[in-house]
Amino acid sequence: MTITTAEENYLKAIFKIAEKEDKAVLTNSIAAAMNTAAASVTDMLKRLAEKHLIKYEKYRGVELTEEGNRLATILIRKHRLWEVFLVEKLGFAWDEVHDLAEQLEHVQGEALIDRLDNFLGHPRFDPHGDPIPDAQGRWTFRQQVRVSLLQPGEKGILTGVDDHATPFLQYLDQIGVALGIELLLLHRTEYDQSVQVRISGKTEVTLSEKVAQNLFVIRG
Amino acid sequence: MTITTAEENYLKAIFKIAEKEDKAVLTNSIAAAMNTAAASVTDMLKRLAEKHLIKYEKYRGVELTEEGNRLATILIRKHRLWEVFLVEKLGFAWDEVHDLAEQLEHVQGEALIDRLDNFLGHPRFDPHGDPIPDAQGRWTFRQQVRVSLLQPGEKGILTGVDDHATPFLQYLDQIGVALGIELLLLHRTEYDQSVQVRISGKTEVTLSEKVAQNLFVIRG
DNA sequence: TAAAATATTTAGACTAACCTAAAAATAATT
DNA sequence: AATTATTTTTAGGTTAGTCTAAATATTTTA
Ligand SMILES: [Mn+2]
Ligand SMILES: [Mn+2]
Ligand SMILES: [Mn+2]
Ligand SMILES: [Mn+2]
Repeated sequence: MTITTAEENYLKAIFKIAEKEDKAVLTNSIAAAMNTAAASVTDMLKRLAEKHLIKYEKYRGVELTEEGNRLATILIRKHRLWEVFLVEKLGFAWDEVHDLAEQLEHVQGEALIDRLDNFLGHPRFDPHGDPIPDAQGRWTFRQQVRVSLLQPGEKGILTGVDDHATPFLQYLDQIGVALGIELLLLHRTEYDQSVQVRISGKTEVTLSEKVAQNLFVIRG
Repeated sequence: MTITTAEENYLKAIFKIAEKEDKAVLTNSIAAAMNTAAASVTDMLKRLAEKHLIKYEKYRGVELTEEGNRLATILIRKHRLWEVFLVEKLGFAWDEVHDLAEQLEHVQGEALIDRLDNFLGHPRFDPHGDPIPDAQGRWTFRQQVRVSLLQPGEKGILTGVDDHATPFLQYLDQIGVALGIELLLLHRTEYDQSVQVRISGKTEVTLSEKVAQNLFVIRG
């Protein structure tokens, strides 16, 4: 029972949607995430159910089975490990690696990913701060919070970004915001919920509410 | 004008067949190399001709165009660079890397392969001794000869293998034959053309004619 | 709770990449 | 040169993965 690239991508999409909202995953959410027609999704859901990778009830949405979950987790592990490789070893910027990792994640070979993991020193987070499940599929959790929820006077270390799109990441580069920096929230403007922050005790910048909502920090 | 994985594989097969025999490449040779029905090859040849990647004359065989040659060369470059990565960085054995490289060679992204090349230090040969074309598609040639052609008393440095199959490579490992070793031809048995060789001034082994034909050395 | 709006599935079609069997072209042999 | 053998192409079919348009089911709203 071999699994195709398209099937893998659907499993990953379902996993990620289920991660956010905890109801059953609906056809249209998948279609939106995959940029395909809803009819194509229905087709694929039938195939995945056939292979026992999802539990599918017509009109009611889907859920990953144990095996579907396992495969999706492996795929995410591969994607994120390749992203680490591209940034740490090949010197790509964090906004350049996603599309390459989308391809690399589908390369088959168990030994490959474990050796890569070893070569990289078993990283637990990818270049965007997302956790990398280990070889047994176990996740590392962190208690992070959006910058938009910090109170004036509170500090945090930047540990992740919610939006992975190139323009956002390049904007962050431009204003000196990168993973690992310390953010001190100086002031919030009531009118538009924008915030003034100090970066690593040095420069000060103003972040719109939208930006602040897309940055994760660990408090303190 | 996008190119598919299947198309890339056909271009590479055509390139490699043309490399050996210098007549036009015939449908059946491609079918044999690709393990497909001749009818499937004909289908693909039409598509490749449509895209101006080959010159195709019905019943007469095919030839790569300038562009087809360029793409095949890039594909071989990618395959061999990935093989170097797998062996040098991830610690795979030389008999384990081909199938992985078959997948990795199809990952799209110009920057990727040039960065990988740089990361690896611009290697000119892959783990099997095959030349890696540079970013401009230029090849490094070496004056190598099969061990089966050495005269008794002649020495050579092992620079390549003609057969890349796992059992052959593992056999070489077992008898202590690896790229870079010095081979001194001690004696040839007329009856079966097998040869007695000394490896790097130390051990002596007997190689069958078949094995000797699959080993390339640079004389001296 | 019936009508309207929305979400989902079905029906029917398309393309790439394969296949087998039959037809046609080319090459080899008498 | 005619027959036979081999090679190649054509004809017709399959599967995965996509699409649009139409039908149907579910949810929302009046
Ligand atoms: Mn990514
Ligand atoms: Mn990432
Ligand atoms: Mn290879
Ligand atoms: Mn090789």
